[in-house]
Amino acid sequence: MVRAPCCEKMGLKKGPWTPEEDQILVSYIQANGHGNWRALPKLAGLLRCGKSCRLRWTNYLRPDIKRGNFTREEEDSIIQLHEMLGNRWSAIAARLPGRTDNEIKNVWHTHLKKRLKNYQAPENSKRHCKKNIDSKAPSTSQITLKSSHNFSNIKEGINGPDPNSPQLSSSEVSTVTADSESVMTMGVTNGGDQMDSYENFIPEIDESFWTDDLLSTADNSNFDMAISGGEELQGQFPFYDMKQESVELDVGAKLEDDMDFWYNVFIKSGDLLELPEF
DNA sequence: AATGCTAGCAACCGCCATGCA
DNA sequence: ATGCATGGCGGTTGCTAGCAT
Repeated sequence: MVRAPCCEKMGLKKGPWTPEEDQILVSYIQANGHGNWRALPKLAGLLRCGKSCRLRWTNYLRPDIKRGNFTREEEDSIIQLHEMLGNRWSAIAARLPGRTDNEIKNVWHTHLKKRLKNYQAPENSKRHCKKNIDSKAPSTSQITLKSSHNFSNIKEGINGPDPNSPQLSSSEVSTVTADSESVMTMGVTNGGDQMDSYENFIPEIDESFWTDDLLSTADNSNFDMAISGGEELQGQFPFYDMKQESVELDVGAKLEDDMDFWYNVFIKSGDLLELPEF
């Protein structure tokens, strides 16, 4: 197919729209509808290509567009929708009335991506995170950590119920460490507690945590929790639904026999929940 | 005050899907 | 079935304002 000449070669204008051009476009569409975009600029008396007119209208001049900063709720929705839909900006925009795909895309690239990347566990949690640099992990063929509401379940998930497990109070921190260097931390609330805001919940993950081995052996369905740390993982792991009221963690990784992988669980109070070797 | 840097955003580009003749 | 026109989408670019030095 022969590509139509670009606007410039046709002697058409490019670049920012002037208020006068906006006015002409709005007036024309209000009076006649947009119909055929390609024919529109000529009919309206604009020295623009149809594509440029369509973009200007859909992204800026449409009367139903909501201008102004995104609210926190909108940003949260974008994050969640992006986890569900990936970079399908138009699909995300369809779920956010008054917002355009272009706008959402811009917000994602300029604010939200950065925000996710920079999230850290709350200070009171981080205080109790440790790197167990000197420990040496036992080799194992599989580790599966499961928790529902309560980190004591993590221990139970591996070793069965432990009557000596401390009762967890308001929130806990888990640390998963690979290769003795990288660390992932996460804050959780007890079951049923609503998050104040999800800054308190986004895991902090060192980039080095995501070793190639770990990534290549992680079972997608078992890694719901591990997701939001690295933007490079977007789409590869589902984003944890941090807004759901009932916090249910599902953290796990299937590991090769020769992988060196170990973990500890720390409780907010500072007590170390010792996990026996396995 | 001048310069450089950066973030934010509007607009463009190129590709793809769809509908129609 | 094919070719073409058009619309739509996502990635990218480049301008501008604001801030730092």
